[in-house]
Amino acid sequence: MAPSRSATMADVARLAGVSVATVSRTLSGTRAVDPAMQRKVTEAAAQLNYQVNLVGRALRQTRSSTVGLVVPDLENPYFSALAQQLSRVFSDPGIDLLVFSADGSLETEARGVSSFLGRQVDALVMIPVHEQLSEATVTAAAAAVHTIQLDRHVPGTAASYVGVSNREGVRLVHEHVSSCIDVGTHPVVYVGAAQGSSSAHERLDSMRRWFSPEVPTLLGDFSAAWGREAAARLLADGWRSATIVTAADVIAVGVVSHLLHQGCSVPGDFRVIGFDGVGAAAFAYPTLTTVRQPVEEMARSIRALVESDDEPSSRWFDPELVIGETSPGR
Amino acid sequence: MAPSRSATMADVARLAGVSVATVSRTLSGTRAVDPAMQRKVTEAAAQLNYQVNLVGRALRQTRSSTVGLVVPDLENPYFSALAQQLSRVFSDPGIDLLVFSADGSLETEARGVSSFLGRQVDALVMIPVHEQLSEATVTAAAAAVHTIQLDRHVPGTAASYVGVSNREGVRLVHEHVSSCIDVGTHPVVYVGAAQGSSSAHERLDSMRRWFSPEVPTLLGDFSAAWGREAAARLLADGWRSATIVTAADVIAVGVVSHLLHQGCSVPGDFRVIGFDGVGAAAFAYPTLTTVRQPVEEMARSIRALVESDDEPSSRWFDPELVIGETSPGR
DNA sequence: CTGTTAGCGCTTTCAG
DNA sequence: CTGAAAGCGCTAACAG
Repeated sequence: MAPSRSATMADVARLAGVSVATVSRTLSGTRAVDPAMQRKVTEAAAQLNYQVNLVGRALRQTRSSTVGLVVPDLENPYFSALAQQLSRVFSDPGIDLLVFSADGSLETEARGVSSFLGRQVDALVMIPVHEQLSEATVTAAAAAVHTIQLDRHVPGTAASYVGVSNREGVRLVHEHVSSCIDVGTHPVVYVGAAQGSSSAHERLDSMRRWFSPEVPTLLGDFSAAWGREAAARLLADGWRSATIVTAADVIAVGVVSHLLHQGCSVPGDFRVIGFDGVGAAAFAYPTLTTVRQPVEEMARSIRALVESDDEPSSRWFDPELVIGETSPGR
Repeated sequence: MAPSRSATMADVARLAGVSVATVSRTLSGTRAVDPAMQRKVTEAAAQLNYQVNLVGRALRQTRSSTVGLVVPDLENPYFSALAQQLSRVFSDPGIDLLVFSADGSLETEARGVSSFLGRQVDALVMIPVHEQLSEATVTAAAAAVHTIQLDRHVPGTAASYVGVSNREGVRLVHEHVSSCIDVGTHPVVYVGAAQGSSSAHERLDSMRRWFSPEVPTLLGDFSAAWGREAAARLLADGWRSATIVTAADVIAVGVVSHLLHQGCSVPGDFRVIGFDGVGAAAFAYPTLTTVRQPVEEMARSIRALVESDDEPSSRWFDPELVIGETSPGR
C-alpha cells in the first residue's frame, strides 16, 4: 500500500459533523464531551483510520510525553539493561522512552542531545561519554530541560545524577577478598577501563583506597576483548596467581576466558571479580563473583526525579556483592 | 540553571535586524544569502544560544530526519548489536536513529509504532514481536510510512524485509555436524525458542528439514536462563551425550554453563552450537561454535532501502559458520 | 457542554 | 537576493 496523506483532525471533525475542538477533547479526554458526540467522533476517527499527529501536539503544548536517553553505546550489556529498565518504568505513565546511541563519540553525543532538545523532550537522561569532555553537552542539556546523568557523572554541572556508589562496591569487594585471602601477602591486580568515564575513574580510586595506592593496574576499555588482552599481558609479565578485580563483567568474562584457555585454574590460581551483575555474563561458566547494581531501583528513581520538579539532586545506590565461582567465599 | 524559555527564530531575526526567512535560509542553507547578513545571523544565533526547534520544522516539512527502530527487547545482545549498527550507518547522512523497546509486549509495540508515526519519522524499522499477532501493527506502519522489517518477518504485509537466511544457517550447521559425527547414529537435539517469532519458526523448520523431521526439540525463549533449564531437562531425561543445536548464542551459553557445572564434557559428551555470533558470548569460555549474522551489512542494506524510494522488497543475507570449542571441526 | 479562533516555531511560496 | 504572509496539525482560551 502506498503511503497516503493521513487524515487530520479537521477531516474527522467534518465527517463527524462537529468542531475540531470537540474532536480534540474527545480523543485526548481533557474535558467532558457529550456521549453521543463522543461516539460520532470515535466512529469517524476509526473510519478514517485517524492517528493523532504528535508533532502538531508537541508544537502546541511545548512538550511531547517523551523522555530521551543518550547512551555511549548499546552493545555494553550494562547500558542496554539500564535502557530496558527505563523503557519499562516509563511505559506505565504513558511516556515514551526514546534511546539514542552516541557510538562512543562526543560529536554524536552532542548531536543526540540537541536532537532531543529540539524535539521538546520532557526530560533527558544521559550516560555521558566522557567525564570532562562531555561537560558542554551536559550543561547545554541542563540549561534547556530537566536532565539526569546516569551511571557516569560530569562534575560541576547543574544536572541531577543517579548511580551506584563505586566506593561502596569496591569496599564490598575488599571485604570479600580479605575474608578469603591475606591481602597483605597475596597479590591483587586491577583490570579497569581508561580514565574518561567517572565510573572507571571512581572504581580505580576506590581500589587504591581500599586495597593499596600501588595496586598494579591495567587500563583498557569496557569490552571482553580487552579482558582477554589484559589477562595475556599479566601472564606474559610472569604472574602465576593473583586476585584480579575488574571494572565490568564483560572485562571479567574476557579475563576468565583467557586464563582458562591458558590452562590456569580459576579460582585456584586466579580469583576474578566482575562489576555490574546484569546480562548473560551472569550465566556464563564459571559463574562470576560480581558487584550487582540495582538497575531496576535506579530506573524507578529516575522516573521519580522526572516526575517531581525539584531542584537537581544526586542519588547513590548501594550495590550488592554476588558470590560466584570465580571467587567463592572462604 | 533553571530551564528558561529558549530563543526562537523571531528572536534571532530581531537581534540580527533581518527577517525570519533570512534566518531560516541562513541556518538551513537552503538558499543563497548575502554573506554580510549571514554573518549577522550566525552571530545573533550564537549570542542567543539559539537551537532550532525541530518540532516546528517537522510540522512544516511533514518529515523529521528521523528513523524509528522498534525492538522487542534491548537486553537481547543480538538486538542491541543491530541497534548499534543501525545508529552508526544512519549517523553519517545526518539521520537520527531513535530506538524504542516494546518490552516483549504487543501493546507496547503498537504504542511504539504509533508514537513514531505520530512523530513523522521518515522510515520505520521494526523487529516484530510476533509472527502473526504483530500483523496489524506492521500493516498500519507500512500504510503510513516506509517500513522495513528486520530479522523477523510477518508474512503477507506490504513492508520490506531484511534478515538472514535461517535455512542456510541451519544448513551450515548440518554440514559442519555431519563432518564431525555420524548424524545417523549420534543424537542431535534442538533447543529453540517458542513459535511466535519467524526466526524461531524458520530455524525449527530448517532443523527438521536438514536433520530429521523428528529431531527432539525443547522450546523456551531467547535467554541464558532458558538454556540452563533446557540442559537440566535433557540430563533429567537421561541424555548423556548429544549434539545440541540452539536458536541463539545466549541460549547456548546457558546450556554450556549447566552442562559443565554438572560435570559433563563439552564438546566431549555434548557438542553445543549457537546462533547469531555477536556480543560478549563469543568471548566466553569455552568459545562457541555459532552461525554469525552479518549485522553490519544488514544495517547498510536497510539504509539503502530507506534512501531509495523503491517498492517494498526483501533481502536475505547468507550467514557464516564460526568454529569454536563447543563443537570443533573433525 | 460546544464552537471559534489564535497561535506554538518553522519553511516556503509569492512578490518585490 | 530579501521580506511578508500563509499554514503545517494541534490545543487552550474565550465566548456562547
